[in-house]
Amino acid sequence: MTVSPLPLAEFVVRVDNVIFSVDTDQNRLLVLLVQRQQPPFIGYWSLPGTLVRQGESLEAAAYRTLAEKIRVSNLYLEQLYTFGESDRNPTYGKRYLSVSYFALVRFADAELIVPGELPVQWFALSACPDLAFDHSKILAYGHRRLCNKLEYSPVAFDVLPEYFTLNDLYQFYSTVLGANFSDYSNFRSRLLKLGILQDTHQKVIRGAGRPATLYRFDREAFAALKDKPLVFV
Amino acid sequence: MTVSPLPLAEFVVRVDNVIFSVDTDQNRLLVLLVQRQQPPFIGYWSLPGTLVRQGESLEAAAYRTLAEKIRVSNLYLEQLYTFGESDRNPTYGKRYLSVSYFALVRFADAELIVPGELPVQWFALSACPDLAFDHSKILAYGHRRLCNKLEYSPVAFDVLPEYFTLNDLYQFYSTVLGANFSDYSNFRSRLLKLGILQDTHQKVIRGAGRPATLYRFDREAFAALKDKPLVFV
DNA sequence: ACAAAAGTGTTTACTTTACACCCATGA
DNA sequence: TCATGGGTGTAAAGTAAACACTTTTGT
Repeated sequence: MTVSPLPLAEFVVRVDNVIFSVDTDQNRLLVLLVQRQQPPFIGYWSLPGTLVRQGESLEAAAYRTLAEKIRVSNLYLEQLYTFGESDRNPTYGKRYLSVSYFALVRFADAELIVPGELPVQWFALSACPDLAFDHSKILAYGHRRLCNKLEYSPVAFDVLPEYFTLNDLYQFYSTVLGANFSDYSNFRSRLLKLGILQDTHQKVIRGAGRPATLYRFDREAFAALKDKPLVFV
Repeated sequence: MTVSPLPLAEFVVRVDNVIFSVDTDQNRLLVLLVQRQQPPFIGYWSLPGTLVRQGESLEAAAYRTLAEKIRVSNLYLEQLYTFGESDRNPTYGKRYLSVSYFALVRFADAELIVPGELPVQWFALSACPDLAFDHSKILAYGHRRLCNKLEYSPVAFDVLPEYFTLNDLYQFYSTVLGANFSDYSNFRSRLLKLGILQDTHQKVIRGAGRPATLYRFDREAFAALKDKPLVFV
């Protein structure tokens, strides 16, 4: 850690969250956006973000931003990427660094906190406007990560209800990855063969048709397979 | 970007590089370390890093650190992860944020710049000491990334000479992933079937044995397959 | 002629894909 | 009894792993 002879940059660090959710009823992948009330980019939609406070870890700042916008019981959160602009911000006279986080929340119990002044809203990813700053780039990056994660990691179970049918799981995957990502019956057999789903022997009836079996994610069985690469798609 | 009522943290941002190289002659995966001359952790080895200067992008800082330690003609560089301590550093009175970068350089032409005071050295990953700060954690993270990258992305070609034999490529993979990562003949057929290697029809003789064909990476052919997932192992 | 390294081919087991078909329920 | 969604099975194609074998060079 040599002391540099040239002046160091002083930074204010932002955390910006790409918060996804899946509305399986309407088959839509959603992203949470807030509308800016101040310049620059006034009126534009942007990712929910915040400035990191004294004594606050990056992850804590990410959780705080999330908690300011929605109440959720279950979620998956991980760091995405750090974007650094090289020129100083005129307002603060300092440089901004944006550490982005990627979150996936359960739609059914994601209750939006809509304060008077700051519009917060789910957007279908397919109908998403141009965002402020470089947030469209961050969003695209987050979407790629989400698709990849689904293939080899059990994030879906962090966000599905505790008990779910194989069709619920399939709908979830279809909505994120697009239809034709896989044949339903092959998806079934693949997932069941992994041995990470517990059959509860309970059935659920939803309208017409044969009752579906309820499964739950078996965390112990999954932990035992931690080193083996899993393929969900 | 709401102005927060609570005091914001002021940051000094470091860039720390996990710089890997592969010595295919000795079958060793190497990482570049520097020995600390100041407290804390005086005498400990650490990842080469630097503080980000005014007007300097994160990536530029990563390249600068690299260029201060080694001269290379070819390399692969990407951002790894951002580690943020939540408590302020006593020396600077500010918080540190460490944005880590992951680099892979060609060993043959990585010429170490050894200044008088600051020892810089390649370490075999298998014989790597405990590092200063949380750098062992960062290194482990970088190693995992390297192994994953090799499986689905053509980083090896950024770091192999322009013309190489299939055995060179195999040695490279073996050294990083460990022997028994794959049978040589199966590796050959898999790589050739991808269609991203150009046969130059030139042969090279290295000691005894049948001359080997020289190949080169076919960037156009690879670009055409960009959307299809490739498997190198 | 033999060792060494490059390169080819083959056998076997497994996965993936596409699709046909049966099952259990409500209307 | 038929529509609807749940669930099983299977044939064909493709991939992976192990390994035997051939080819071309230096010594």
